[in-house]
Amino acid sequence: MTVSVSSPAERRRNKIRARILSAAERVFAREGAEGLSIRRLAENIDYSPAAIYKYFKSKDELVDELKETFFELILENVHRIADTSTPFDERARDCVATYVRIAVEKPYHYAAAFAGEAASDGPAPVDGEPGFELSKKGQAFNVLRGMIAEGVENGVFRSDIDPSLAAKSVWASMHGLTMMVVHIPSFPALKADQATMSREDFILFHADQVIRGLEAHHG
Amino acid sequence: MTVSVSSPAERRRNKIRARILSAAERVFAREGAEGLSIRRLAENIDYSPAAIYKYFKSKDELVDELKETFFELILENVHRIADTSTPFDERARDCVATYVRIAVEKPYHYAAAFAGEAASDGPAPVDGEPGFELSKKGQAFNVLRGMIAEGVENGVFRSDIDPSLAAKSVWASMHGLTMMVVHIPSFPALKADQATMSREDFILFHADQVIRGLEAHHG
DNA sequence: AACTTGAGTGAACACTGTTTACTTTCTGAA
DNA sequence: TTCAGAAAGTAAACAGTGTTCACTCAAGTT
Repeated sequence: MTVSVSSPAERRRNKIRARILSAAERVFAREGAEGLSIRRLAENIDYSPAAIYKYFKSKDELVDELKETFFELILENVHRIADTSTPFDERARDCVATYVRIAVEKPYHYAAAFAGEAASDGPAPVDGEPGFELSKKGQAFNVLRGMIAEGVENGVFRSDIDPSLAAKSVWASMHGLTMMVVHIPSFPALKADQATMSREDFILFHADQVIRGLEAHHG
Repeated sequence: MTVSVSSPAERRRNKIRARILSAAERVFAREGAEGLSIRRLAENIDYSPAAIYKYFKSKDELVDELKETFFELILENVHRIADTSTPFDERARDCVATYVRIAVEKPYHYAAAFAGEAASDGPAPVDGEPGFELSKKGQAFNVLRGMIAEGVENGVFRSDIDPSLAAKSVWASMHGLTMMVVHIPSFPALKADQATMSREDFILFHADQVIRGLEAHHG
């Protein structure tokens, strides 16, 4: 009876799997899902196209793993900031900015992570459905909801706000900003007769705007 | 000398073009760009695949026309509401709801209209660049900016708001909501232990939230 | 030593968008 | 009315795509 939890064969297999994913990652980051072809990928790692299918059921499954890993990256970063002890406002804005910044660095990953949803995964797990809490996206959502709940408790946000509902609204706003920044290259260029606003400044303006919508009062 | 601005040949040509577009529209609405293949399309209208290329330079160009037509539809509807004399708040919320509702009815159109951007059109025209004012998307944006400017003048919105900047932020928020509603089928399902919120109600909540961010004060 | 399992492959299947060379059909002018 | 030229339409091919099948060969197990 073999006691080792991972046999040499298994370890070898995982290594090759990782090599495939890593090669796929490089291509995907530069050219997206369309640019990533099984044949090109196979050539890159000196395998036959059919060999890929010994490690992944389909191209979609392969790409899904890239997306998952990407959302892990976002989650790690956002979580780290959310757990900071800096002032609430600062933390909130930092989370938004980080979320968007990482997405901008890997536009194809971000777009694919949302676009492929309905097609590949079937109905995506949403808050309240089983599986959502555990998915990376679900965890990111929970961080967001937690922060909003904190704001409500602190009296910074309106007391009639349902954190779960508000989190969805805020996420939608963040998602929209991200998508625009991600695939409108010159976004947010302003009229020529006005001062040009940097992307970072625009993100902060947007974040401010979103948070303002939650606030109990301001002046 | 032929005076008719459109010769019989021309009219015939336009008719066939329209027939192609109409057949493409049907398929695209149900299955999106991936599901729409030149070969299937050609078969539908009893032509050879190559014939399509006598009417459209490429599949991308064909799809671009579907997207343009779609945005015309949105623009018409939003414009009609924006020009109403109903109270400002009501109008604003109606515009948002209409925008999202139409997008939800044609999810593939909406997603493609934004996703294909960077790839097909080159850098998309954004506010301030030549060509933007005239594009359907540009016109929709102008309607939005106009409404915000009106709100600022009326004192409903903060006076330090730049309508052009705010319009981008608001559009991003709307876009995000739309994208989520469009391709997360069960969005915005809530936790099982809470009352389920209808899509329409969520859209209104989100619109409220966005507009609240612009308001001078509230209580 | 025999048997099973898994890795890896070449060739094929069923598609895709697009182009080329070719025929047919229509049209506008001499 | 004839006739050149343009436009409409096509079959076949090119260069891709994801995926599967039948097969070989080596490693591990009994």
